[in-house]
Amino acid sequence: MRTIPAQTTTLTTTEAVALGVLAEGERSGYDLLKRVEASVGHIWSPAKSQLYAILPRLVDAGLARRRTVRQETRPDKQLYTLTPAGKRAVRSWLEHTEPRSFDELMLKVFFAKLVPRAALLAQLERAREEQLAALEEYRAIERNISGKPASRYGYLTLRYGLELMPCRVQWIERALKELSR
Amino acid sequence: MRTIPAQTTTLTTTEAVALGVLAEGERSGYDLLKRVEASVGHIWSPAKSQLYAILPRLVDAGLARRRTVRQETRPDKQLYTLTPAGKRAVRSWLEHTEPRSFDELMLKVFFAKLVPRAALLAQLERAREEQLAALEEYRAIERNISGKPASRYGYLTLRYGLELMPCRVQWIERALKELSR
DNA sequence: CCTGTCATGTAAGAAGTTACATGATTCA
DNA sequence: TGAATCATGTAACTTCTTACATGACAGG
Repeated sequence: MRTIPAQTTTLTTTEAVALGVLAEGERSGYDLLKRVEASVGHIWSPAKSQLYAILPRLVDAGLARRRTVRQETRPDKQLYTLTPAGKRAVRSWLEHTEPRSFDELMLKVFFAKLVPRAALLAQLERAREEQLAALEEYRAIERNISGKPASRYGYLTLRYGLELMPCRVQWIERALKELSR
Repeated sequence: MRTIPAQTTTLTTTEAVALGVLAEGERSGYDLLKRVEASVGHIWSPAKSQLYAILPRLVDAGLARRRTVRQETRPDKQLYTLTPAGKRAVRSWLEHTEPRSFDELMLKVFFAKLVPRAALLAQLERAREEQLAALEEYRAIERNISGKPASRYGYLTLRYGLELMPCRVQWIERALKELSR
């Protein structure tokens, strides 16, 4: 069983998302999941059982507080709120960990109102560089195989990369422009 | 420890990729990993330890055969080849399991030479429908929030979806056209 | 009457990551 | 002298998925 370190605050993506949603206000595990599915669900959606496993852990780590609401016809509700330490932890995740995928960057954008705008801009700029670097890499591969009787299917997947990277860069640049205003 | 069922053949993505690469010819775990990283590495790359864990499992399931090559200055080489059952297993994965993400679809494209072209076309067409459905969903969300003082950052992530889906659809349609010729 | 919503979780196991361990050879 | 390549793996741990378990109430 994982114990979240109190000071070091290395959050997993799922923990960060849970805290990010809790930053909006008090929620039960049930509501939290609904909310996640309706917002960042296409990017990140943990299994129900995992959310229920994570929430008590957040409490143990001092990142969230729990309050029980008695109910008669249903199981008691466990309502969770963010503590100041919890807020610091999400912020630190948003600002200081580099996203491991583009989807994770999207999560950071989604929860960006929790951090100074400059922090988001920095994340976006770094991501932009990464996409451009990948594009360069793909172009180098393309140059390498052009002429040779390369695999047709391999080329198709490569082409997706060659189209996806500019699409991402464009999106990032527009976001940067709008956010800088 | 997982045991791969012999007949049911439910492969994980990592197993499928390993078998897909082995279909190109005999390889050691070491070479396999290099090959994966140099080809589908941006889409899928298992940890070294995981590959080494999977390979004996494939042998146990009768999907691969192992041959040991003695070496003096280095650890002995374990060379793996695909068995007919292994080939059937990858094919079945390519044809009959629905991809859980777009990246997984890309893997199926990459290894598509192992199956009849019609199988790939079917996968691509299904994926096209899915991207269009997601696009419709995103547009509905957009209509819903337009006018309202929605979250700025939420809108940014939504917009990425609104741009990504057409990019994917375009790629799919071009691939379909080229492969139908 | 049956499906869906509300509301919580447990149990079992698979899948995956990170770090550790070894050790010769080659090339800059 | 130090890093990279070749070549295998184990150990410890975390994460995640799937299935199970319960049970009232509302709406078509």
